[in-house]
Amino acid sequence: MAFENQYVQQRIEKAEALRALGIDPYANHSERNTTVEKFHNVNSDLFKKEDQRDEHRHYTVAGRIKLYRLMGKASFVKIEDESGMLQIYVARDNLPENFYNDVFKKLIEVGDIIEVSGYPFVTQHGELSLHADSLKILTKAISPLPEKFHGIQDKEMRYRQRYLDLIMNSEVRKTFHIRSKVISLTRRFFEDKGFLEVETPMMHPIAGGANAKPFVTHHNALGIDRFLRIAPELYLKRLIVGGFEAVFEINRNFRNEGMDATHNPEFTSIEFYWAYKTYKDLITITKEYFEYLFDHLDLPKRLPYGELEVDFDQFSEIELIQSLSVIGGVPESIVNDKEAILAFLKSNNLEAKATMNLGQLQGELFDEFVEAKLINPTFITHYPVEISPLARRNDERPELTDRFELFIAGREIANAFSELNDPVDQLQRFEGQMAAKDSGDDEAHEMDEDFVTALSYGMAPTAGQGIGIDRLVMMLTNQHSIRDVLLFPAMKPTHNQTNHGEEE
RNA sequence: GUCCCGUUAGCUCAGCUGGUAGAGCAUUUCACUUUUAAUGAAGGGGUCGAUGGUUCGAAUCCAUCACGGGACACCA
Repeated sequence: MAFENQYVQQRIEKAEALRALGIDPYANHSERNTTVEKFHNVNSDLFKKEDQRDEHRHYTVAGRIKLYRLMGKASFVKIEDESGMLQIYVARDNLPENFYNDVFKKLIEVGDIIEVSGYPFVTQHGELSLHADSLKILTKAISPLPEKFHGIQDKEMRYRQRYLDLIMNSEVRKTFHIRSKVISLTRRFFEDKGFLEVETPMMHPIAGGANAKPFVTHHNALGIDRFLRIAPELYLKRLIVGGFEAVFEINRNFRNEGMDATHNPEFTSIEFYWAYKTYKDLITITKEYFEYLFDHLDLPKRLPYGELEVDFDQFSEIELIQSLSVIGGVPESIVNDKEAILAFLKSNNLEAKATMNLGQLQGELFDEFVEAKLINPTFITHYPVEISPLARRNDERPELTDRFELFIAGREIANAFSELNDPVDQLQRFEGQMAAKDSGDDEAHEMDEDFVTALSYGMAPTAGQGIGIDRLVMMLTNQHSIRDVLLFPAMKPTHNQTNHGEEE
């Protein structure tokens, strides 16, 4: 790290000049007594008064200088704090002797964080502003901000230096406020329903609960490898065995796979498990959850998503097999006929392996012909058992499972089902996965004998659900890349960053 | 993984079929006491992502690499 850039050098010299004048360019406290938002709210009455100023009111605000307009013996600057932007009028004759010429004009600039005291007034152009009678630098910024009008356009810089993105782009701040609220509301919703928030291990001896490649780390004291968790599912079910009847966990999962607009190596989900309930109860609570989010987020029920509009008042529900013909336009006569589906896929120039079973082929039809058409929130229910290894079979139709996925704007948002709690069946399914692993499927589920042992003591009939928080926030904020809802998305190291990983 | 696009001043971007670097903002100096991306004048600032190659000459053409973006395939 070096500060050899000419602009940085100039600013360092200004910080030194401030010190030479007895001014600390990095003050250790502030006298701020109001925020910009409160200032605007409290003083909005001035617009209605004849004399649009009140010298008897006095406020101290603080923030970063975003704009700076100097006009001889007076200036306008705009400062911004987290709550908003405020214009400050700074006139030479209202400040201490020489301060305006020697300090304000020469040593304070855009990017610096300042504190200003004064009274409120409305300018000739009708902008409520602060008339400064004292001004103090709180923090000298030695790197210049990006260009004031276009801001920061370079996505790479926005992600690598998110703080600059946040400084320059209030829409980005808004997105992350919504994300924070979503997580907070999610927690409160489930707590209010009587769920217990729990924390289960992030470092697993066996990476289970999903089919995905894990990150591996090493525990020196024990001399063993540990896996960053790919899902909390198996631990949360152990807690149901233990007698907790409603648990949830909001936390990160880690998957050692590709990165793109909808995948980050670490992502946030909520998983919740509810004893003595079925997937039908989960559909009900999911609808309530969305109602709750929209009520508390102050968002309209009809939200744009790119070219689309999603109506969160229009939840619907349809069985997967039915959706193939009703929504996907696949001939109803073929949806339960393996050979006919194969022929249909081929006639649509889609790849289909003859080794695929009926359930997999139905899943293929769904992915190709239905998924993208599910714009308003849609529960797709009764997935074939072949593509639902952890879900309970339907009592009447054992080829199907008591499962649903929720789709919004053509994307999967949640996956839920009545849980498999037959320990013998679970053991057999794990053994099936081991066979798949032996024949080359490196994402097949690991055997977890301890989990089977847990089930053997009896897990009450339970329904469980996972919701991808990142994707949910994408929907709610009309963002189309997961990087835009993650404060610090995963990025490759740049050349000048030392990578302590193993050499290729 | 594959394909396409991008990388030029602190930032946002021009730079044509190769002739040796441009603008706006920012910065420096000057003027200006109600501006709204303030305005007017003058100046400084660049290993043109990296490394090779072609050429008398490369920001420009070619190759390789790095990083980023987008699309496709798999996973949430």
